[in-house]
Amino acid sequence: MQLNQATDYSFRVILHLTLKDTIVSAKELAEQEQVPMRFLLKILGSLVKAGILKSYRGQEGGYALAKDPKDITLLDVIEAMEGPIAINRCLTHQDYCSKRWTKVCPVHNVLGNIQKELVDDLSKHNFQDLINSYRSCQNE
Amino acid sequence: MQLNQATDYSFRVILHLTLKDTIVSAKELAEQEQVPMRFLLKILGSLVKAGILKSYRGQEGGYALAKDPKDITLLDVIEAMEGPIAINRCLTHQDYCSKRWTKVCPVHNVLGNIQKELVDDLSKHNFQDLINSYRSCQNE
DNA sequence: AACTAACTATACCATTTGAGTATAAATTGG
DNA sequence: CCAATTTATACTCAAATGGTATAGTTAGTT
Repeated sequence: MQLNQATDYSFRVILHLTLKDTIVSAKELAEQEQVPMRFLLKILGSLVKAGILKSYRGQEGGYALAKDPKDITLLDVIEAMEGPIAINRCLTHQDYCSKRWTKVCPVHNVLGNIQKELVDDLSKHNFQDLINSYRSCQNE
Repeated sequence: MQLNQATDYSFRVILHLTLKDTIVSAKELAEQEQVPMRFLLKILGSLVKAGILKSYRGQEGGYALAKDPKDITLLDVIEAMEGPIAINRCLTHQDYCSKRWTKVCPVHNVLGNIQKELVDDLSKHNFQDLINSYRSCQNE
């Protein structure tokens, strides 16, 4: 019931890129966000594949957001790093449901609703909003 | 971002005990809820230690709820099996927060709120309600 | 065209966690 | 005392997590 270390690192990276709003090298990201270089590269690869970041090769290359930060939600990042959210196996895999979805299971139903709310919450927050609240906080 | 198998088994066990409302042997629970016997015993031990179940030794022994099903919530069971919920490490362990909680981190704050809602949802559902909705469902 | 700073892909490894097993001991009712 | 049951501890095996290593490919600069 916990997000990966890699997912947490992803949050930091995307915040960093949102603030800078330019191409940033993996080296700078690794140093400033305190992520092991090699591990970071792997994470960046996943984010590129998911269409959240774009990579630029060669000298002066690096990474930048692939789209407007307003269109990147917490849910997007989590699913890019960990696949679809499923708070209980029974919600996605019949094999793990003792009732095989044949009879109504009260826990199954309630967990399904709770998960829906969680996913909803996560998709409501995009990185533009996060940065805005960050800035207004710093100005106080 | 997923509950343990053991937690899911716990749900089944508690539903079973709520429906029966008597002492039930580990053997019956294992067979009817399709949980490996030895593994079930370990789980039952945790639930007893957490004060959710009571155990009865000797012949005709077994397990029963330690309190009214109205006072057992989904959250209680999850925390008994997995410890306190923390959707991100940074929420509980400073070491995992790149900002060491010194500056305000926008992700930290939002995740904290989302977690609070999740915990709230989970604690709102108790097993009496679950059973009631189950029964009304079956009568249709 | 060569050089070099960057990204890319694949494979590898160590540690932790998850899921389940095994053994033996303690308890209770009859 | 016996048998059915719970309790405690320790073990095993596989998968996931977190991170490394190697060997490339790309593209701007000279």
